Amino acid sequence: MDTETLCLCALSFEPATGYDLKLRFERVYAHFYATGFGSIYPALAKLAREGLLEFTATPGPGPKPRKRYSITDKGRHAMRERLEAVEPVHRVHSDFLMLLLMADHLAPARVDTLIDQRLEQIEEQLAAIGKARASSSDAPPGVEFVRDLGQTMLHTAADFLQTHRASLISALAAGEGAPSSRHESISGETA
Amino acid sequence: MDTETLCLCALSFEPATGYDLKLRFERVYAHFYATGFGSIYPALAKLAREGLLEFTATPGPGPKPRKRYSITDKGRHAMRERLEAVEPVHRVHSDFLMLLLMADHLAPARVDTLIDQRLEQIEEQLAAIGKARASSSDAPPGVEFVRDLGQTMLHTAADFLQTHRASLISALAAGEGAPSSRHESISGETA
DNA sequence: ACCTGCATGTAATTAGTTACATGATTTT
DNA sequence: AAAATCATGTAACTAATTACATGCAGGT
Repeated sequence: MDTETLCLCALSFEPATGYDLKLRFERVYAHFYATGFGSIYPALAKLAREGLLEFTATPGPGPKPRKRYSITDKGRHAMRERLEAVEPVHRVHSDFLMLLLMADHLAPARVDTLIDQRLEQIEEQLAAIGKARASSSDAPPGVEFVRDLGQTMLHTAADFLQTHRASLISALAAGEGAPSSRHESISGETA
Repeated sequence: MDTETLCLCALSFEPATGYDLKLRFERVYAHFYATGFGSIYPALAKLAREGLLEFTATPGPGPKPRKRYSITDKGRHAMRERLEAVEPVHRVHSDFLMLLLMADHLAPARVDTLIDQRLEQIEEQLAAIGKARASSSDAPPGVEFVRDLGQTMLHTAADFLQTHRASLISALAAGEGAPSSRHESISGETA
């Protein structure tokens, strides 16, 4: 799904500035989508040019005016048309898991840190979902469904990591310097 | 993580052709990574030029020779160096979940199909993990960890979808034509 | 005084995806 | 006889990421 359609979707809930949208993406939708300023601003400008969005400009901080975008009827229609054509791809792109897959080649201490960091991210995303639920208690069924699914998935991941991390680390320690190509630090303290 | 590092990682397990690698990516690693021919072939060629990979060419089908790549010692070293610098980003990029989020604006029948399709994909990925486990029963701890985590996550997702799909569909049906901007087909049979 | 949050946008870089071109062997 | 699998590679296109440029208000 391109950033344009994403912006239409996000704005179909309520009006927002480009900045707001980015926060929403990284806070509320973070567990299944990510997008940055560099994609959002051009998308909003183009959608406004085409009449799918309208905005009210107020003097903002900095030299450029602050623009609050809202979706138009034309925009809502276009959004539905676009959504009809979207294929439901779902892909996970995880350097975290790739690193764990290669855990043999990493220092066990790093593996430990990696898991800690991931657990922190999961906690943040769970907190964001909790906050979102609290602030809009009667959300549309789709939104509630995705929130609940996200919460379940994040919980499961955290559980798994906490339950199995110890056995991973000890298996790694047991295998040190053993068969095939186990981890040997680049600075070579294996001797 | 760029395609080059990814190829080094995959080849650290066993030698393969570019074609093999693509299959491995879309079958074994599909639940957390994806990559196509257009990225793999140039990456392999560059890595071979730099001496991180070596290959044996045999006459293959088609005009170009078949090349079986294996990682060199230099390549293993480079891989570890690169892995040390990799940040453990983990992001889900899901048009599927975005579509469910917007379920209000979709025909309930489509939502149903969407869930069916996703369940099928999950089954395929679970089957791939099962197969991979069967073929290499004594895999390194990292590989087993990631396989188990993947299996757990996929199972949880499938469970959730099966358990909650009915209530989503009925909530959607109940809301038809009701408050705010619920789904109205583009061809407008709402009248 | 300095840092964080709010707020917008452009330009350059980087990387991924898709389409194209070729063709033998095996399965349906 | 057609389709799928095996197998490699290039070129064009599309899109995301990152860096840059600007600057006020409020908190520490």
